Amino acid sequence: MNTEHNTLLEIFRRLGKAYGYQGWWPLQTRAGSKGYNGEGYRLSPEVGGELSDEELLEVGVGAVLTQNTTWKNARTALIALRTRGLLNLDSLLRIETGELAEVIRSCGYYNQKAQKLVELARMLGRLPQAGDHRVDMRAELLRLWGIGPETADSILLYGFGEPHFVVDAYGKRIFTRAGLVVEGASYREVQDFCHHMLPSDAELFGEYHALLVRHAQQSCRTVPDCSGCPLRNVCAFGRGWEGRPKG
DNA sequence: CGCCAGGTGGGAT
DNA sequence: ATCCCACATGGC
Repeated sequence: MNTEHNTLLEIFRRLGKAYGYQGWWPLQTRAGSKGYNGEGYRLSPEVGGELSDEELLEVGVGAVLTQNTTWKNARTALIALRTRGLLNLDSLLRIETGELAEVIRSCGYYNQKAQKLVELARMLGRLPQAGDHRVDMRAELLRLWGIGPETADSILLYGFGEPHFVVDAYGKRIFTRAGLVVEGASYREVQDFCHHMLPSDAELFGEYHALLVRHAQQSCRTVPDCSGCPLRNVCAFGRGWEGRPKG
């Protein structure tokens, strides 16, 4: 990593100061959790080591359900699955895909996502142990139909606790406006940049991604509201969009 | 009515 | 490689 004072760390500090601890990934099952998006949850090792197989599955299912959808809609579908006792490998592998689709209807793309959940469940079921690190888990995830780089990295980061920076539309938008990343940069380009500029720390990456989402929803929206933006002094957009660097 | 939301795969260029 | 599109509900 670049140990010099860097803007990426400065952005993390400012977002953290402005919004506070976000506490992803929210797990309904975690003791002390107030539920999805509650304040009580923290990733390991704070709350006790690796996630259980059940928790890992829940992270994976959540990551799929929230694809290009609000967490609110994904959460409704996740709760519907839990209520019906479907948040386990056996159930996901037994249920008819069409029936599964109906259960997760609220998160959109339900036909595709039902198939994606089955694919994920099959893969997890094939593993000797969920947390087996002998295999290249990222490659295994990317091999599945319906799991792309962001979903794979979300599962690796929030499920397995591995330091993979999760890049999404929000992160791209914020970093592009800040002038750190060129317009139209690929997933890999943005991720490589983050991996080079930040210490490789799963806790940091997890909280950073959550803060980016929060900031993008609150201030750095499609049409940005820069009033009171905590990044004003480090953002090219905030200093005047015309002055931003270009690729 | 329109646009957006914590993407991805498939097909065409 | 890169662009374009379908996939779909819920909120504003």
